[in-house]
Amino acid sequence: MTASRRRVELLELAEAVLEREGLAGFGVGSLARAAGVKPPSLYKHFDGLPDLEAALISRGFAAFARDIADATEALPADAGPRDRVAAFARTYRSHALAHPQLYRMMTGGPLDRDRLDDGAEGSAMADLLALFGEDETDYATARAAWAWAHGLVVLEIADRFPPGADLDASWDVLIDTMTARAAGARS
Amino acid sequence: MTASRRRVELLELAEAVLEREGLAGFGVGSLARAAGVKPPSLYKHFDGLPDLEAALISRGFAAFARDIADATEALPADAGPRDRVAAFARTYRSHALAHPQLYRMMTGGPLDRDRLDDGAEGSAMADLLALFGEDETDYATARAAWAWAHGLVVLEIADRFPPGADLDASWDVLIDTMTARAAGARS
DNA sequence: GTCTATATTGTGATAGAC
DNA sequence: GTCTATCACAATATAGAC
Repeated sequence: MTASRRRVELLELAEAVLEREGLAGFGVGSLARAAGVKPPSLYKHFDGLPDLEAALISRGFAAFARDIADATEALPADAGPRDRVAAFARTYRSHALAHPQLYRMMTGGPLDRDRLDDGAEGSAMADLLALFGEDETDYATARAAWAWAHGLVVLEIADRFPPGADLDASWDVLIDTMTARAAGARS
Repeated sequence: MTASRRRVELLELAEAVLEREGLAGFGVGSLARAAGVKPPSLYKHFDGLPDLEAALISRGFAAFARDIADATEALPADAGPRDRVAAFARTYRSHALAHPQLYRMMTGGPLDRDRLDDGAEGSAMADLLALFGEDETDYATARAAWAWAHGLVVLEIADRFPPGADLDASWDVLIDTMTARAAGARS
């Protein structure tokens, strides 16, 4: 499917609809309603719901990677492991919570990697690998760190923590703990 | 709703249906189909879908707590922090992966705590608190550890790790790392 | 405890005219 | 690029008979 101007326009609208209606309420019908158009019209711009979702997920990866890269570049040149881990963790959390329904769409099921833009998944994970080492053996650490951030984020989005839980404090546990695991950890 | 014999029978069937059809495909209709009964009949035994789900979640908490408690009790009396953390982590993972759809139902959205059996949520978390300390200030660590295990489990259930990822190695990172955080950690 | 009948609402998708 | 018309389903739930 070509990335026509109209398609991009609809994708931007779709992001807003997704966050407003929630992942369960999102679909061809809700997007058509928001666009002031009948559902069949959308099939001229998307191959169907899976194509629409893949396009949103690809855009989501790009936006995520941009946010993380910006936060990394904003660090002072002499930033230590703790600052770098903290910057990653805080940016991960705030970006995910700013787009919770898209985040759920991106992480709630298997990736349809054939439909995604090339490099979309990889670019979002690049800074994580830079933090914990690019060696084959360090991947397990990077994936463990990712899963930790994901667990905290997804439980917060689902409102599954006990009422009154101090989530900032739990994120500090992650930051403190993973600092010692960061590549070239010293401070 | 009373816990009649028929209701318990239907709940046992519902667990099997849930795992077979998946969370998205589970509902009054699929349970009725499996029971060889028409959907309206089920409304004599359940107040509706939310009541049915709450009953499944309550049972899920009880089964989870039983598994964790069994693993804890099976430890030798002189078990150190690492053994205790490892036992918790491995039991958490294997129990969740044995009932992946029920696990998603239990953790994917806010708990309807009014509908749950008393103490259901608390009993499942008791051993986690015992591991990291019962002090108010230790709760953040216990919740962080829970979120970490949850993140690893939920990404594995969703088949969201890159193909070929060594998940055992990532769980070892969790165990190694959280051992130092366990209450009275020494080894 | 189960049934029929019904209400209400929803979904994704296609053919073909304009 | 949008439309009407239509298909083929699916869902939760209630009333009232048996």
